[in-house]
Order: sequence, then structure tokens, then C-alpha cells
Amino acid sequence: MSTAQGARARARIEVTAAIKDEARRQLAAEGAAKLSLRAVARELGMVSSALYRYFPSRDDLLTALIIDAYDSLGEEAESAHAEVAAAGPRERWITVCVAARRWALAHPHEYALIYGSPVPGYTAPQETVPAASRVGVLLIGVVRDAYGGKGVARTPLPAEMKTEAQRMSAELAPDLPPEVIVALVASWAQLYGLIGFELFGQFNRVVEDREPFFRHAVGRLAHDVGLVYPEQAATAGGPPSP
Amino acid sequence: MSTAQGARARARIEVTAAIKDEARRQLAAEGAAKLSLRAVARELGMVSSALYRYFPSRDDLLTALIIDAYDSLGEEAESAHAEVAAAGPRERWITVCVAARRWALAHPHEYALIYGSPVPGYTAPQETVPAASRVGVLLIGVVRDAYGGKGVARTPLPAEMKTEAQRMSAELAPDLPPEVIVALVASWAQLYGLIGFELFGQFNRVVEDREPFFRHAVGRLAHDVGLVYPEQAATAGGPPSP
DNA sequence: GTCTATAACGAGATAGAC
DNA sequence: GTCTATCTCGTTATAGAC
Repeated sequence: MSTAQGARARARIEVTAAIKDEARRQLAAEGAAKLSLRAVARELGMVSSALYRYFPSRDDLLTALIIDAYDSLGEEAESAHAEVAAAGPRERWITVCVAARRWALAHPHEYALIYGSPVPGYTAPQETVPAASRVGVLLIGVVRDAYGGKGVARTPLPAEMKTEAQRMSAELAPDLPPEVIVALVASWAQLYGLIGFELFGQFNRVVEDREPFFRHAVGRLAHDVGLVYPEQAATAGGPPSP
Repeated sequence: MSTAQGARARARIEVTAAIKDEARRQLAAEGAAKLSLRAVARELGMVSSALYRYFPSRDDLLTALIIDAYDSLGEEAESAHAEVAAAGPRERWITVCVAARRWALAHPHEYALIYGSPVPGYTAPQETVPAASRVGVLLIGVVRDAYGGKGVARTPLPAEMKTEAQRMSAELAPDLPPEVIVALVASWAQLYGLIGFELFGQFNRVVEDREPFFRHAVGRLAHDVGLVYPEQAATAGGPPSP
């Protein structure tokens, strides 16, 4: 009886994976807006109503794809980071950013799903938040370690940002000073600005040799969040140099 | 006969505008991927074949909407800039960025059309380039003026970026040093990272008081491209402060 | 209980004959 | 330019196999 349940569970996992794989294929071909349960079922040789045993609605399938995409990106970033865990914070920061770009270039349609235009009529549920946070958490960790090791340069905040900065700090990383959290969140958004512009064609005929450009840009972001070169930690605030 | 032709031309302009208005409405409701000439025609009480007198294909209608969106954004940024044309480069930079954000918040679906995920099966023709360049040209102008006025802090480039930086400089602004152009292009992409994250919901539950956050972040971008406060122009490279 | 299949709904798109 | 017959879609109800 336990073997029967095991087989059943295994089959269920396999079918679920097949549905998501086919859905991802359609995502690439037609975009998230045109993702259709019926087309997925047809391609798999199933009948559309059978899909409802696996995903209660089209939106639930979309949510699963979104969480998978965030997790796939998060894993890529985390394993890249693990390989340089012993390095300095600036190198770790750049490694995480480069891994995020690499993942995005390898999975452009899934990138568009999570960081591109919202899908009309769909709003992501709270379940997506943990997976969506993984890269951000990683970057916070890098800065936290640097801050413990005094490698962080603090830059002052304008008066009208003080309360919001304190709220953000309390919410995201109470052990880090507000001005660092503000720079971190801005850099986080700016990182995806760089990736999105490359992926969505805005850099066509503008930036040709993209990898060094990207590395240099995220190196400047590292500087913005206070990750300076070791020898500059004392005289923090100076421009980065190779 | 010239009056008849005038009336004809006027009617054509009006119908063209009505088609684009209706198409924009559908853009907001269903997204660019599902934009359908038939649906636009139905809503206007026309027959679908009549639309082809105004737009030879769905892609041409999309192109027109994209150019309109870029132009609308460009106009907003340019007129905002004109009002502070006499101010310092840092204030002019921030004004342009704030205007871009204001336009994006007022026209989220058109923003998604031009800076969001690519529309499956559509590739933008070269005609869109001039309109798409307007904000970038504006930002280059601000930095150019500052550079002439010595308000620009130069930061060194890594060796592997030198040739690409020189190519970009020659292409975009031969009168500006390569390291400034690189910082400018990166900041340009990062600006839309900030706007996109706010617009597409990535800042939900992360950044609440967004305007001061945005102003502060683009102030840091200004600093990245070398637009420091007048009194700091000599000791360039220091952190920005209000 | 778990799954798949049939059939149907209401809504919308589409192709072609007229 | 109009009409109609035939597609698509998400979703549900129901029945039967395992």
C-alpha cells in the first residue's frame, strides 16, 4: 500500500513536471499572456479538465512557474556565491550579480515572467515572496558581512528619507544602518535595470561588449552600497578602480 | 478641391487618432500581446478590413503606439528640463529622472510597452530609434554641459573595457570622455530599473515612501556620472550629501 | 480517494461565403 | 460590409476506471 502510494506520488510529480515544462515552452513561444491550459493539455495528449487535478486554475499554474523561475534564479545565484564564499565582499557581490545576469540570459522568457511586464489579469500571491527574495537576501548577507568587517562606507541620507529608511532597515535588516539598506535596495533595482536593458534589446547598437560593461557597472553598484576595496575601507567614499 | 482634400486629410487624422486611442485602451486591459485589430475595429463600429487603410498590419499599429509612447515620455522629460534649464546639472539631471518616473506612473501600460517584456512575435523597426533616444539625449546633454563647466568627476575604467568604452563614446558623444559615457549608459539603464521595480510591484512591501527614495537614488546616479555639488567639483569623488 | 474522460456553459476569436 | 459556421478559451459537472 505504501508502494502504491509511492508510485502514485511519483506519477503525480512527473505529470506536474511535464505540465510545467510544456507551459514553459508556451511561455517562450507566445508569452505569459497567452498561456493556455487547453493548449498545454493538448500538447501533452491530455484532456484539459485533467489538468485541474494538478493546478486548480490557470493562475495557479502561472504562480508555480513564477516560483520555479525565482527559485531557479536564486539557486544559480546562491551556488555561484557559495563558490566564492571565502572571498572579499566586493568579489562576492559581483559574483552574485554576474550569476543573476547569466541566469537571465539563459532563461529570457522566465526572466520576463518575473521581472518583466505584469501579466494582465494576474496578481502574484504572497506565496511567491520567499522565492522572490532569495537574491536580495544574498546581497544583504554580503553587505552584512562587509559591514561587520568594517568594509562599508556610509553615505548620509537626506532628511525627508530618514523615517522611511528606518522603516526599511527595521523590516529588511535591523542590524544594518538605514543608509546602507537604502543604497542596497536601490542597487538591487538598478541591477535588474542593467539586466533588463540587455535582455529586452535596449542595449542594441548601444552596448556591444556587454559582459565587461556589466561587471564594471555592478562593481560601481558594489561601491554604492559601500563595498570598497580593502585598502580603501579607511578612506571610504573614493571612486572604484580596477 | 483643396478643401475636399483638407477635409479628407483631417478625417484621416481623426480616425487614426481614434484607432490609436482605442488600441491604447486595449493595451491597458489585455496587454500588448493580445492587441487585435479586429477588437479595435469592433469597438469603433468599423469593420476590421477598414483598419488596414490606416495601419497595414497589427505590427504597424504597435509600432505607432510605441513611437507615441516614447515621444510622450520624451516630451514630458524635455519640458520638465526646459523649466530648470538655468539650474545646475545635478538639479537638471534629477528633474529629468523625476519627470520620467512621473510619466511612467501616469502611463503604466505604455511604459510596459516600451520598457517591459518584448511582445512575442514583434520586433521594433529602426523607425522607433529617434523617439526612443530622446531621454538619453537629454541626459547626455546635461552631462555635456557639466563637463564643459568642469562639474564632472572622472572615474577610471578597467583595462578590458577601454576599447568598448571608446566605441561607445565615439558613437554617442565623441566630445565626452569614455569613462563618463560608460557611467551615463549604466545610469540610464539603472534609472529604468528603479522605475520598473516600482511600477511592476517589486517594491511592494519593500519601499513605501517612493518619491524621496527615487529622488535620493537618482541623486546618487547623478553622482555616478560625475555631477557633484558645485563646491565638491574640485575634490570630486566624495559621497553626495543634501 | 485519485485520476481521466465526456460533455457542456458562456464568452470570445476567426475564416469564408455571400 | 455582413452573417454565419466553426474555432478557441477557462471552467465546471458528472461518470467511470483504477
